Amino acid sequence: MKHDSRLSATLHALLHMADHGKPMTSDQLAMCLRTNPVVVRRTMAGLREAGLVTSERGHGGGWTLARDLASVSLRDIHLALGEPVLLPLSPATESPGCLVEQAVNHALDDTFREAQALLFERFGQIRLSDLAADFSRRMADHAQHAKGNHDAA
Amino acid sequence: MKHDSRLSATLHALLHMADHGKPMTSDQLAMCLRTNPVVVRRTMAGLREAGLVTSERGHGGGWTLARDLASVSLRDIHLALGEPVLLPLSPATESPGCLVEQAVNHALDDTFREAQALLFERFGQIRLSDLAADFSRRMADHAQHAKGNHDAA
DNA sequence: AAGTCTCGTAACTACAAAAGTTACATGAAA
DNA sequence: TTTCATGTAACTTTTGTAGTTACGAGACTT
Repeated sequence: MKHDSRLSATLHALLHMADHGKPMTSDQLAMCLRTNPVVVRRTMAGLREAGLVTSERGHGGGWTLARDLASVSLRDIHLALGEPVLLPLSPATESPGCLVEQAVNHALDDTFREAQALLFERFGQIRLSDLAADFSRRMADHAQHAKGNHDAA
Repeated sequence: MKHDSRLSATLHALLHMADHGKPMTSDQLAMCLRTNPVVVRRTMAGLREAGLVTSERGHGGGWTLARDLASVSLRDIHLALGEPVLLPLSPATESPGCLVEQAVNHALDDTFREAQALLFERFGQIRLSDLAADFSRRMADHAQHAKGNHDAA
């Protein structure tokens, strides 16, 4: 199956928005994400409906984060995106009459339910503020290394 | 396509083969799986290369399970199928320069690695013999209920 | 009021992967 | 030699993400 980068792209966009201070236009976000402004609007539409961001038209308009970074988990975003398929390996028949197939489905369903529960739990634990903090650490490291290199040279 | 039912279909096919005693043709398997014989051959090709099944042409030919049910795990089959994508949610960029994107990728990579490890572990634990045993239980239950209904009527 | 900016959306294309289908070659058994 | 069954190539169908073009609808600026 082809890959789905909407969750990753959305997180990327939201963190940039949080850092920006004022509304970011779809064009600006599209530059950050190396994609198309229409794709940004399309993806953000779900987040707006979920109340995670607001959008304003006209001069000075764009996208603004509507909630505190600490109050939004990856689970919230996954939901707002319409719960894209996490596990594409699904049974051929949902409710088969064949007892062999029932046994197969039962084993796979159990496993996938467990994996999905794990993913949901992790998504629920990770908040945007965690990602922002990790970003800040990376920034500090980056600055440190740049300084070190500069001193050495 | 949204779903990938190859693992489920293959398990279904292998269990029928185990029960059948003699080689099963692609047509017979296609009937069981409600699909096309060419799809069966295509899917089984990987299992043959992995040594899990053998195929014979001509009269009395077909597909035969090459190994003991207890010696084959779902992990073996998943591998033989060419390791289809388990988790389609992937980062937009593999090795991004943007530190925000790095932080995002790090969080998601960790989570998906964990989920994938869980799936691999479960797949490794489940053997064809387990599914066959579950099938037998279902058969017994089924016969019991049929008998009960018959007695009641 | 005119002009410009920006979102909102429809419609279309591009691309990828699974699955279905047709056609035919290859080899084995009756 | 006929029939059966796999092996495979080639094409179509289906479904979903993503990219693109085009244009309408507000909102701010001058």
